[in-house]
Amino acid sequence: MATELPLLSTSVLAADDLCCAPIVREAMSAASAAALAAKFKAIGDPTRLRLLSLVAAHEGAEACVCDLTEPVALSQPTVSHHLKVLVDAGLLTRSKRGTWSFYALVPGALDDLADLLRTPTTA
Amino acid sequence: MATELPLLSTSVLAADDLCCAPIVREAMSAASAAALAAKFKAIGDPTRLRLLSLVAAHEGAEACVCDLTEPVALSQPTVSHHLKVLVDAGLLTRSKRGTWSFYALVPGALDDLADLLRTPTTA
DNA sequence: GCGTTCCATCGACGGATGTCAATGAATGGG
DNA sequence: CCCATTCATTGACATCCGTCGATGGAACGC
Repeated sequence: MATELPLLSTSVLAADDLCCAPIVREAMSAASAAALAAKFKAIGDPTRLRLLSLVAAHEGAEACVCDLTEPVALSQPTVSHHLKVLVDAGLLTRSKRGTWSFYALVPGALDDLADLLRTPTTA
Repeated sequence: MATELPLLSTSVLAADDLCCAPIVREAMSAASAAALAAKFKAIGDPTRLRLLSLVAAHEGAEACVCDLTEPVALSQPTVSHHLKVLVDAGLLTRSKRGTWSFYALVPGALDDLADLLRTPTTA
């Protein structure tokens, strides 16, 4: 066990380990826990949570690095780093257009996470 | 700004900062981002995610430390440490009965987090 | 071509974090 | 009264992580 998972690939959520295993239903396997925790860890940082929010709330539901640096009051390399983490976690997409890199939410990614958090039999 | 928040109190979710601010709706404030990120960071660890799941799936929806040490294959102090993190994050409750400490899910805590993750206008 | 803007990567540094062994407090049984 | 069980806390250690400055590449305008 403890097999290597494609933690950072976007196909993780499509894998059977994560698609249908609400946390509260039954004990998670170590593998699925690692995959899920990687995503929660990505949004477990104030800056990244804010970046996610800024991107989503931005006009056109996308934003470039230069739009985000000033709101979070951090250096450009730091913002780029956080955005990369979010992309690697499968929560953001990056598309280069000209000199700019535009980041946008991966449709459904956050909703998938939300579904896993929800308790089935609303206690 | 950067005012001190009661990050670890259970009343955080009842505060106006967190009760009605889906991440994707508008840009989060630094304060609410910090409060929310603290909770996600708590479940951003494979072991803690697993503990959460084990507690929830356990009979009676509660479990003591001795029930959890063996499944996660970690030392008792480490398990106690992780459980404390989850309690401090407002996700678990601890109730001592005799020699044992029983941990249980805080009702609605995970659902509240799920609601904040969900995108309002399901893109 | 040249300078400018935008951005990713690198290297480094300090602080946070996960883990353990050891210790001690509290409870309950013999 | 003493011992076993359960658990939290402490101290220590290695590693991870967030942040920055510096660097370099890529695209655009003049």
